[in-house]
Amino acid sequence: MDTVKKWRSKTYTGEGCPVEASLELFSGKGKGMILYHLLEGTLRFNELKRRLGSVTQRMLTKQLRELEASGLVHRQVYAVVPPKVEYRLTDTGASLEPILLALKEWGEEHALPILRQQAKIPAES
Amino acid sequence: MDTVKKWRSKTYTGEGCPVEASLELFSGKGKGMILYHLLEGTLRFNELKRRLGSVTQRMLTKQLRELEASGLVHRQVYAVVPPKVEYRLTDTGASLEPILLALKEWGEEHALPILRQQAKIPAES
DNA sequence: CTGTATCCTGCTGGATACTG
DNA sequence: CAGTATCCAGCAGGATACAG
Repeated sequence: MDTVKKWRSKTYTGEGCPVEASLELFSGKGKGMILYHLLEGTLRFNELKRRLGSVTQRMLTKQLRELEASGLVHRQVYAVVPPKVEYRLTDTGASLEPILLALKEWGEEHALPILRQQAKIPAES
Repeated sequence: MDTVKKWRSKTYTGEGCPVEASLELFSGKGKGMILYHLLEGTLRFNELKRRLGSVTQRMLTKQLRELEASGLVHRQVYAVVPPKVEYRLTDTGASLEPILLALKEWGEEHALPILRQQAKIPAES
């Protein structure tokens, strides 16, 4: 693959667009953050919840279920009391690492300043 | 790869998360595709519309305005008849190239197959 | 600890018609 | 050609309460 100077003119219009397809899989409140934090390794439900902070329980469950259905995250349930459930990236999920790291760096350098300028997020606590 | 084994424990929770911030800027119907197609160079409104195909005029205008407000896209208006408006990436927008290309490749390899399996998109036109 | 079940609201985005 | 203006439906996602 030589840098994709000329991508296949295979008409990436509409629903078949791979860029949109990728974005669709991360779209949903907190999915990006979830995947990013799971890069660190296996995490239990509440560990994840604590790291995300602002996400509600309902949403976290929902996003995790979607990520599981997409095959990006694996859910491991232990039959113990109190309940213990661990989440980790699948191989497919782990293949997102370079993208997630790139998004983080670009976010720090560009996205956060832009959003702050647009007053969409507080000026940093 | 020791890149980010331990990221700054600077609590990327909630709204200050750079990954989420980046994703927020692309979220919105077709934004990913728009940016991707503009990598090719300057495009007029209708050229862009033709490439995207499935996006309505209203949405395209809306997304372009948002991208412009974020400083990722530049809008050049020519005072002629019939009207002529060109769109191109700003430097900040162009800095997304590696991410967009990565999203495209990951999308072809993983996202599209996943979405097809979930029957969210037709089995290829 | 790890979830479901409801209820409810706002925003996203589609369809359509009109304009400089 | 390149928009703007309306109207409207659907669903994402918050708040809250309950459960194994």
